[in-house]
Amino acid sequence: MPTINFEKELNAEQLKVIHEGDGPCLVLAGAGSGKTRTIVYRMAYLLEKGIPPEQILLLTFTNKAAREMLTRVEELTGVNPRRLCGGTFHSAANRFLREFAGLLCLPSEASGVGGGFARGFGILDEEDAKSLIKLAVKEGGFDTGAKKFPSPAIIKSVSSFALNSQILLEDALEMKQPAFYDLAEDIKRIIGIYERKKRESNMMDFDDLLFLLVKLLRENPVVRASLSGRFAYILIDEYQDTNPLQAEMIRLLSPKSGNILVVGDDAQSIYSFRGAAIANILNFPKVYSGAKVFRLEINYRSTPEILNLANDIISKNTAQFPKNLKSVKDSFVKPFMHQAGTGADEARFVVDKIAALRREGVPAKSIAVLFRATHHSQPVELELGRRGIQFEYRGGTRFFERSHIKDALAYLRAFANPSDETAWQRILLMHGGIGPASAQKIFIEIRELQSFEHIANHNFGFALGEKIKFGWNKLIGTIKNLIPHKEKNPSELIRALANSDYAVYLATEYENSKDRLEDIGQLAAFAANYPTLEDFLSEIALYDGFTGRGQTGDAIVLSTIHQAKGLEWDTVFIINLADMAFPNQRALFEDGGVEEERRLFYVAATRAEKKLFLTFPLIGPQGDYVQPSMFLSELDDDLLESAAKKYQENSEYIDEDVPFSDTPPEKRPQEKDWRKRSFLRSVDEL
DNA sequence: TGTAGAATCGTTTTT
DNA sequence: CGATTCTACA
Repeated sequence: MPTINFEKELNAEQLKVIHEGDGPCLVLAGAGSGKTRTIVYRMAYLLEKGIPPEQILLLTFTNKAAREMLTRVEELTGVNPRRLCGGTFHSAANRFLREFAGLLCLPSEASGVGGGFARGFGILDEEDAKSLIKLAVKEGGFDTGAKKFPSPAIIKSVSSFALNSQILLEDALEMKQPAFYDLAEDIKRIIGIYERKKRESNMMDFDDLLFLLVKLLRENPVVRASLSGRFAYILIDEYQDTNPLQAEMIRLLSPKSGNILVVGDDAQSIYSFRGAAIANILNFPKVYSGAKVFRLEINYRSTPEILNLANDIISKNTAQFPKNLKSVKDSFVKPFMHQAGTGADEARFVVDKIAALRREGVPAKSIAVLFRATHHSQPVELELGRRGIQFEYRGGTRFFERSHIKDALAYLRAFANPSDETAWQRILLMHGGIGPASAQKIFIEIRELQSFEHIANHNFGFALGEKIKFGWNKLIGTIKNLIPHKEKNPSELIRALANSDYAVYLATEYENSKDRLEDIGQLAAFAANYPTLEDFLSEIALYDGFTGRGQTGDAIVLSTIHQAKGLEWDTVFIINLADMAFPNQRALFEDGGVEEERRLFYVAATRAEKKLFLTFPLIGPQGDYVQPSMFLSELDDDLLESAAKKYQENSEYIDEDVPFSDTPPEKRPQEKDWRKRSFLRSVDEL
């Protein structure tokens, strides 16, 4: 094992955490203060001291972050990262439940399905969960048409919020959806049906992973002793974004030794919509008595100019730990603010600057464009595409959530578990002639059969109409093609599907079917790493790192601010800093909403190392005039540079950018036009 | 009654 | 684009 020179690699603040990090510890780490580095070196330190890797648990916000950290630990110590336990709360819970889910004691209901979950349970993603709730609403026979009735999406998000925040559904409704407060009883009944359906299908959703583990830890002392005895040290990253349910999970898992070290920055808490509670980090010293508090306040990332602006942004918030971030970098330039005409003008400014930076030799991958909501990137995407500049988009539909990938996975899921209702629903509906009503009838019969050979030869207890029969026979044809491959590697099953009627279906359904088929090829290649269907399916439900095509490694990054958390770039553009867009209009109605939006702005600004651009349009997408973001007007003007200021200071200065478009707002191309253009562009690309 | 196809709508952030 | 709603047809 190589010896590490901790004194040389770390500063005094960080070193203190490394040496004194036993027992409960709270590390308040400002943006860019080497938080990841500290965790990595702390783990290396523990391993050097002789702690077996199996006894260290690392919990992070994304699986990608965990992998990166474990890789760095490996580079430092030579310890195989597979021996360390690391991942998100959800993936850790998943791992533990694979061992113990059978011991759950769940109430047995009318259906007679009681007890626990079988070990090979599947995982529903958000969309699956919503469609299952949709079926539950139907089954419950609610009067959804007469008056306003909550959509499956609303039912899911409210109940999820209640569970993650550990509050009553009624309270969650009052906070999030007061219009449906009166329907609390109906919603509870729907959730009840949904719970039953999940158990009948042996499926868990994301929330179940956390909640059922917590339930098991609370109720079963043997399981709790086994799991909490397993780890001598627990380290948690991004603690400011944990929610009460996760906090409870940690409390129940925490080892007797009390060695639990959490790292976070209350100024970067941006997930309250998911139940994240700053109270977790604020109350840590109370929950874990004798907790030591450390502070990391030296910022290694940004220039003083950027940091001054960031500090000014966050100083407008009241609910926070006082902090004093110091920059150690040399002075450079002030952040630049740019006012544009339309979104297209704004995009042109951004792309002009990007092109100039590229000419100066700045690598593409050290430039990022950040925005509040996914669709805000449209104009910049268009402009980059027009100029032939490569970019990598973060935050669109995830690979595993693309509809054709989900189609393929539905077949795999049905093979892995013939009573998987959402999977069958999906498979049945993509066959012409079969609609929601017949799909349900068919599913009720075939769910009992449990074997694909039986399903393929099944005679229905009711008459199939001509059209339905046609669709069903097609489906049977596909399944028969797949049966010979089902015992093999999941990759083969996917390839077989790509060579079946499904390819014909894709071709008739989508213009870009070739590309979608290629995606399925990618999926097959990816699946080759997994020996069994079950391994493969459970892993990908929680996997976040795989985006399929378009990973060039050297491209401009377009990303939502949420997805940019923890990352850094030489140059950062924060676009669309306009009223109603950022801060997001809807966030303003929530308690503490403005402060959370401001933290989001803070996170965005602190991603930049050397150059930071803040841009906004004056003309909205409908051709209406929009105000700049309140976050811009509240800033100390001295901290910013702008074209207008440069002009004032130096009359020689010529602004090469056109701040206003010369087309009057009324004559602007209508929204529909640019939608079409964006569609054409994406077809061109393929 | 159930389905297909057309028209219309909208979009915060995510494990 | 995707999700949802409306409309015409079997």
